[in-house]
Amino acid sequence: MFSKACEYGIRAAVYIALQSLDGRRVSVNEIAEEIDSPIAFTAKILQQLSRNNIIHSVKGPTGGFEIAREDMDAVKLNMIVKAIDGDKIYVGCGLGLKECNAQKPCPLHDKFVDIRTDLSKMLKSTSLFELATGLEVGLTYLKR
Amino acid sequence: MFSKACEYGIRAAVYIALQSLDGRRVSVNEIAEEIDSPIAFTAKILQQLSRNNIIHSVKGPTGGFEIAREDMDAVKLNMIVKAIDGDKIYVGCGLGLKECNAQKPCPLHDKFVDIRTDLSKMLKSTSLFELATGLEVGLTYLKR
DNA sequence: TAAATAAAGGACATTTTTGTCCGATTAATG
DNA sequence: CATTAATCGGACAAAAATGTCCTTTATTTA
Ligand code: FES
Ligand code: FES
Repeated sequence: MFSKACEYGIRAAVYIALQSLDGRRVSVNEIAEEIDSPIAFTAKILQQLSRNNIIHSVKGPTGGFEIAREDMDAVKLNMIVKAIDGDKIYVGCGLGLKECNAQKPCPLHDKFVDIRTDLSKMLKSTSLFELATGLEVGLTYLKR
Repeated sequence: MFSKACEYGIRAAVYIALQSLDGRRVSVNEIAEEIDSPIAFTAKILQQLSRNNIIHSVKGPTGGFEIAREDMDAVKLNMIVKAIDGDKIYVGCGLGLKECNAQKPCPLHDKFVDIRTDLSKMLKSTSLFELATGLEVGLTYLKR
């Protein structure tokens, strides 16, 4: 569904949001540890998110990553997915034709579009804050 | 969503079904031409489908691939997807945890499972025959 | 101002996916 | 029985995704 990079990106963003709720800035090392991801690869992904203004980074001692409280509401999953995986899951054809096109649809088009629309709506309506709170209460997990 | 191999596999299977409705057996070369896919790679995928009894192959002159009329109804997309991509789309966690587990769910679990269930239902209920008929009538396309 | 800390970024390495090539096998036909 | 047409199967090649390492840059603090 999502690339590994995107999965790490979402997990990382949720963890940063959770810690930012406590006013804590976190380092790549801590993030990678807490979401069980490869450190250097995770660093690359965080750079992408930072460049896309999804998370905020601070260099130097006491630096790290954080997300402002308002941004946790404003940042929806679709923004993270788009920043990392691009829009292929939104415009791609389920059977691999150049692009999805209702004028010349593939045999699976109608059924595929239904699913994709649901997915898209879900991603557009799910905020980082929402995901972080489940974690905070101990209902959900970022690693096992 | 699906791998390239799986996309080619579905397109190929639908094309074979369409031609089998006319009693025509088709070669790898014809299939690759008609679905716009790499020939040798497509051959590999057809072997997989053949080994999984999803399509039938005949060697030698006048040979090729075909699907019996009854099988077009019996073969659902989920069988093709499972034969090529395995069951990762059915049991995988949306955020990349080892496996999806409602006991220790990731933050996206509930919402992800909804989508995945819809996708799974759709694949389980869509037959090759159904997809081939849309093509036959000229409503849908396997290449552009 | 020097040392230490943390992200940024580029080059490189590994693994997986996608794709190619070619000889072996099977079967139809003259 | 020889030829030919087709899939089968293994080895290989290329490309993309994933992952690592190391140097540079910015910033804090002693
Ligand atoms: S054309 Fe294939 S999904 Fe729309
Ligand atoms: S645990 Fe992540 S989707 Fe179920």
